[in-house]
Amino acid sequence: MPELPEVETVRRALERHILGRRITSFAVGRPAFNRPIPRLALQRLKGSTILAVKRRGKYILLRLSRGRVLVCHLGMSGSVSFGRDEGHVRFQFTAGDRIVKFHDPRRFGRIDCSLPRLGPEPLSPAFTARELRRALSRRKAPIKALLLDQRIVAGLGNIYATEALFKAGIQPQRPAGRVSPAEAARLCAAIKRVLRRAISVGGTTLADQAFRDPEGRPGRFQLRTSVYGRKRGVCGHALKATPKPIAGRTSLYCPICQR
DNA sequence: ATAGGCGCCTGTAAGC
DNA sequence: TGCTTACAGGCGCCTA
Repeated sequence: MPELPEVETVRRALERHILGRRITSFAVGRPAFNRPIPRLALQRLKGSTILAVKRRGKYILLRLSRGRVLVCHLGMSGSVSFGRDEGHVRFQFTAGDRIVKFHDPRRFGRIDCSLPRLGPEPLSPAFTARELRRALSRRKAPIKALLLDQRIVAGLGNIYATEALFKAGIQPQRPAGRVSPAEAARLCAAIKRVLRRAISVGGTTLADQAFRDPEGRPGRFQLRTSVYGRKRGVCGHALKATPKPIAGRTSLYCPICQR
């Protein structure tokens, strides 16, 4: 499930390899399960030059010449490769001597020309403890549900929300409105720290999703999680799962370190 | 406005 | 060993 660090890893590789190149061909593969392929819009990208490779939350944005934009979400299982064959191809294009393939085996990915409404970028200065606290105030949903809500903060999924809550010492099921200002400050800092560390090691590659960067390398953050994917936390305590999943996700936490 | 639940997919792993 | 079943989750949509 590519989350912000994995998407950022992909973005950086794309930036290194295709920035400034011209898209000379564009081909569409299998469709998403629930929406038609915007064939015409995609065909119009042909001939455009890639002016910038950006990221917003879990979305990759290609800014192209002639005012065109390509927005792409990797979904649960999407990946990008430079011409390697990795099964189902959603679309591919040629940029200079690079063939860029967007793989999407489970078809949860999205291709579009615009972004949905998203909360602040967690690594930007705009994402502060104060802002976070404001977004959580008076909300009754579990804190983790709000961290997973892309309108509150953009880019967290189950792995990094779980990790950040552990670092901040907050139980995932705590009603968001009952997070104190001090805790919000810890949480904000923990989110930034966890994301930066994960980016620095190329994201997380789990057995069942096999995330690879466009050059085929796995991430290494799975070796450094405190909670996610473990039976015992780094703290040494046995981890517990919340009785009910939160926002549809299994939620592990340390009952001793998180309150 | 908010919160919770469901469905969409399919690769992997656990279970019989 | 080979089959079946459960599970994983991001997001959009639905309902109360």
